[in-house]
This record gives sequence, structure tokens and C-alpha cells, in this order.
Amino acid sequence: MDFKILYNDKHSNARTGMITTCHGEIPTPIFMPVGTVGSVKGIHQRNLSEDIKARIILGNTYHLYLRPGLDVLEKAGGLHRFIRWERPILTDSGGYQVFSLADRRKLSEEGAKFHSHIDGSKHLFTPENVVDIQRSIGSDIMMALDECTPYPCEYKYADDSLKLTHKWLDRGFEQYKNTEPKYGFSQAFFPIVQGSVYADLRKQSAEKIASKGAEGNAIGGLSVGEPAGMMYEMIETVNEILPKDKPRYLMGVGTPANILEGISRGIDMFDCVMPTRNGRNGMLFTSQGIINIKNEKWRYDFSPVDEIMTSFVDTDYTKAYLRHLFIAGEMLGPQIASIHNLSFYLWLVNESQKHIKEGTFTDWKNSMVKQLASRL
RNA sequence: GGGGAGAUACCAAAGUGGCCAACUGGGGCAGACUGUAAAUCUGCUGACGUACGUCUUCGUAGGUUCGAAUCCUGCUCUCCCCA
Repeated sequence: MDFKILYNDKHSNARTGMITTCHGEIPTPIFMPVGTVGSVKGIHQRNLSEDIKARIILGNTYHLYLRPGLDVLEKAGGLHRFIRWERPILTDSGGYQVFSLADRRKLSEEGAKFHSHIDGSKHLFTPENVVDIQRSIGSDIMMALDECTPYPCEYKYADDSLKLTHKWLDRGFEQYKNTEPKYGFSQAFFPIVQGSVYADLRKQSAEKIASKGAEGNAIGGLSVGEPAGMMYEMIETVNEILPKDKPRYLMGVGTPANILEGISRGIDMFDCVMPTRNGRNGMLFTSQGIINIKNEKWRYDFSPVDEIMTSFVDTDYTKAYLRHLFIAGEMLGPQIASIHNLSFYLWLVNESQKHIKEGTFTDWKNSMVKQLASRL
């Protein structure tokens, strides 16, 4: 994997660049749609590549390991072939499931023991086997096993957790260096900064992560309930330390405003379930602000979902029709909403790239942030 | 014409003397969702008030009772069976 910065913004830490992988190029800053179990929920791969123009998508180690299982993925020739997606894939390690399935797992030095949410069976994830699993999946970017701490989180817990995440990182990185890809293309391995909302822990973690010399670095454990301002402070703290010439990935973030604020602080990669999950639940992100398409006020509104029309669904359908689909419980509604939201998110990062190049990013960002948060 | 059953909020449907402004579903209205156990979850849905509450409701008109959606009588309407 290779990363080149093309332009640095003069008024902020934003930058635009290009990641090159064996499955193609990824212009940054970028948003990566989440496809946990080998599917970006409700979206055909064809829509994803041709209409939404996604450059890279996510998969999840925990979910893919449980279903369909590694034997299927290996026989298929890896996840790309299995799901027929030829562009890059990044896999999360299962660290987020350590957080979201907290009542079904037990952590120890060795790793994380899970009770499957599907059939209750017991499984052990270690820093090493999570690398092996991601080798079998064949993702272009693999993530280290970490503990995504909850919020709020006691200092002592965050500190202990961080020590564990760092130990796991050392082991995972060793495993990464000592193993080979299975499908003939290279795979990168990103370590993850933790430390909850404590600046000293974040600094300590960022130094540890930077010392590994990985091809890219991630920031985790944010947007788990803390105020946005706190998240931005942590990003600033961490990005002062993380190498500037490597991509920085802010995991699980976020709202359109979060993404723009992240970009201005030097983040290059984002992923979030929000455009798809909220889209399925009737929430649309538009250039004018947030729409709850189920609201009665759209009943007779025959205008496009978004006036800037970021995808074919905006030109083909009206708000009134989309509202009707949701009210009637038609599955086309969530599909259209997901396509729109993802297109909008991709539009947002594309525009960011453009404004960074043109030197107009900060002003544009500031006006957008206000607009994006308003409720229509 | 004779016999039987029934009328409860937007709809369906519980409730058959006080725990009933009335279970539950649906519908309607609104909210939540951030490395996806989510096409999910939550709240409201007689009126007025933030709330304790107050007022008007269970076809309709009366009555019994300290107290009625619930008991009694008249009326109106609906459905079923027999002729």
C-alpha cells in the first residue's frame, strides 16, 4: 500500500492525497461504506461502484468469521471474489464487537472470548488469529485487535485497557510480519490509538502506535457517546503525534459535520453505519440539512430529496414518493435512502478534496457544518 | 312476521358495579440511531395544563346506586337464523 499527499490546506490540517492498493486507488479524504457481513445493507455492488462510486468498503472480521465462515471465504478465493467487489476492502478486527457485544465477551491478556450472537457458541479472538482470519478474508487493509472502550470510562479502566490494546498490538504486528497474504496481493495492517477521552493516554497511545511504522494508523474509541467537542480535542492531540505521511483513519465516524471537522484536523479515512442504518430508518442527510422522510410535512413535496442531486435516486424520485414508500413499509424506500445517503457522503468527501486543492476548504467547511446540522 | 346476538376512541377489539380516560393490535404523529446482534428501537395518540390534576366520554334518552362502559327501562341502528 502506498500513500501520497497531493495538497495540504493552508488554514487547517486538512490534506488531500491518494492511497494506492492492489485493488486500486483511493483518493483521500474518503468515506468507506460499511458492509459488515459482506454486504452494504440493501445496496447492490453495482450501485455501490457505479452510482455511489464507493472507492473502498468495510467488512467485519467477527461477523464474517461466524458467517459464512473461513472455509467458504477461502474456497471462494477471498472476500473480493465472494462478494464480487473488485475495489479495496478494509476489515475491522472485531474490536468494535468487544465494545458492542460487551455482555457476551470476556477479555484477558490472551484475547477476547465471545459467545456468538447467532448460536451462543464460544470463540476466542487473539491478536494473532485475528490477523490470520483477515488473511483468509483477504482484505486490503487489516485492523489490529483492540478494545474499544465505552463512554464514560474511568481513567483506571482506560489506562488498563490501553495497556492491553498495546500488548495486543505488539503481538498482532508480529503475526502480521510473520505471515503472508493468501491471494497474491498485499495487505496492510493498521494499529489503533485508544485512550478514551484522556489526553495523556491518547498521547501515550499515539506515540506507541507511531513507533510501529505501519502503513496507516487508526484512531478508535471515539464517537461512542462523548460530546463532539471532546472527540475533536482527542483527534487534535493524537494527530500531532501520528506520522503525517501515513493515512489516518478515524474509526466509526460519523455525522457529515463530524467528517468535515475530522478532515480539517488531518483525518484521511472515515467509516460509519450512519448513512445506511439511519437511511433505512428514514433519515436522510442532504446538502440542506437533515430530513426525516417519514414526517408528514413531505407528503405533498414533489421536489428531489436533495437539490444538488448526488445520485440517480435524487433525479428519479421525489420526497413525497420516498415518504410513501417508507409509510407503506416498502423495501425500496430504505434502499433509495441508503443510496442517497452514501452518495451524499461520497459527495461530501469529494467536495472536500476539491476545496482542499483549491485552498477554499475552511470557509466551505464552516458554512457546510452549520447547514448540515439543520433539521428540515 | 318469529327467534337470537350486538352497538366501546380513527379502525379492530378487551373490559360486564369502584383498581377505567378505558388492555391489546393496527393506523396516525414524533423521536433515537456514529469501526451494524438494527429494513430496528422508544414515546405520544379524548380536551386543557410542564406536572399533581381538572373537565367531557363507551349508540341514544331516562332510571337504580355513595359510585355505571358495566345493572334496569324506552328508543334508534346493525348482524345472524327461521318463515
